[in-house]
Amino acid sequence: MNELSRQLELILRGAVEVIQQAELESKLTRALKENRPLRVKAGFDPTAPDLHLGHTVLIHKLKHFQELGHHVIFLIGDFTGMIGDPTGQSETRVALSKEKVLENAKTYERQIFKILDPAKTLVDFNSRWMSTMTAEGLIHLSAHSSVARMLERDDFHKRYHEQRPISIHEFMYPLVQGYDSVALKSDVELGGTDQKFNLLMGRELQRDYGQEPQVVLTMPLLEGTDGVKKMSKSQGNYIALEDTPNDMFGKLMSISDALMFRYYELLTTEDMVGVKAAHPMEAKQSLAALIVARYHGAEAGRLARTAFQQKFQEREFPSEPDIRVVLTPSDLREGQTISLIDLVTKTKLMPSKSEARRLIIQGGLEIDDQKQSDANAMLSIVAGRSYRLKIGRRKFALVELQASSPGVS
RNA sequence: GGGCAGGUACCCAAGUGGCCAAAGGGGGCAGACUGUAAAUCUGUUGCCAUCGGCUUCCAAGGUUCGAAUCCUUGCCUGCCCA
Repeated sequence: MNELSRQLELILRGAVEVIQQAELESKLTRALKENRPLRVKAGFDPTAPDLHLGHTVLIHKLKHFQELGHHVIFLIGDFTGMIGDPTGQSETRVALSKEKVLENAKTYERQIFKILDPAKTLVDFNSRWMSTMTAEGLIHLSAHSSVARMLERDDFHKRYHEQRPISIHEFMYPLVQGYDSVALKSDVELGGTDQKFNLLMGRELQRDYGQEPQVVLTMPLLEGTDGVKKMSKSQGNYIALEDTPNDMFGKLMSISDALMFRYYELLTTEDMVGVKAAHPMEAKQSLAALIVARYHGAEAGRLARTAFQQKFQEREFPSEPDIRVVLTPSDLREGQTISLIDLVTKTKLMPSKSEARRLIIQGGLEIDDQKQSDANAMLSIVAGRSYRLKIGRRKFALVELQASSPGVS
């Protein structure tokens, strides 16, 4: 197998679509011949420095290019961030301060460099060229597209026909993203399948600005933990790279079996035949341990697995509860008792007293393995003893009374 | 600039003077079940509370014994006409 096909194979692994494959091949051929690496760009939003597993699909693809010796540009769309990607529901975003953007960039770096090689990654910002563009320049840029063309875009089309608002400035998003490709002279741009329109805009603009158009490579969108919608922070169905090992493990364990296979496919290089042959729960634990290990280290992966088994499989009290609460005598009525509702509320694991009450009535509270279902009950608290609260399915708290002697100890 | 239709709880959406803390669905939470789940079934889902009380239906005023519901003004959204 020659170098070209070796590169193609890795690049196309897992990809949904390449536009155009022939162009990719000729770009690669030329890159090899002239020893001039391709410039590969992927854009990210500056407002969400919490990368999650969904983003890693793309970052891993960048990694592939990097391994093949190409130049990887991690573009932070701090300028476009003011617009807010109109993909899906959107709100106009407030422009972030320069300091904030740089801070977010630092966070990005900390996260992506768990995958990418820092020495070979260029992190750039589109405000670098956009913030100096004049109004005239912007008008010129917008003249390169038309309203009809914009309305071809699926979500604009839908919003238009559903009589939902579309602001003019939202049209700038694809234009600016496309112009980024011009500014960066990019050879390839990666994006999720939902980015296709924006990615293609880059090709059109490059052509208009006299450049060879970039190749567009779309990657699948990773479904979130609900298994249906794409993983995103706003949907709350995400697993963040910086989730604690236990959270990460727990979230991975709560996905459906079908989704587990999907994650294996897109997030690991495990052999799928072996995965399918394994016991589903074992396979799921292995997946969770694998991913936790990747972002937190091997040791953390093992510990998270043990903690999970303790907490859920054996339904034991975990070695480290979600929260420890120290009560003071003033929390207690007559210095000795506290209502169950107040006790649960003290842990802050329930948002309101009403919810705490409901939980207790529904049998969701255990204290020291004893189910407590009387919402009005009082509990006598003895100093020097700790109480283990199991609140709902998966929350644990350890409560004790503050040692009363202020003098000693 | 003119005309019309809308803005209800986390989301969608019913309600058009008292029986409305507000139907229904989604989502969430809890229980049962299980291989952790998912699916399913059951319950629950403004806040505080023992009865009961308190604050909600874009915002501000007004009418009324009483308003999510009627009126006025404003703000926001969509459509049509200019």
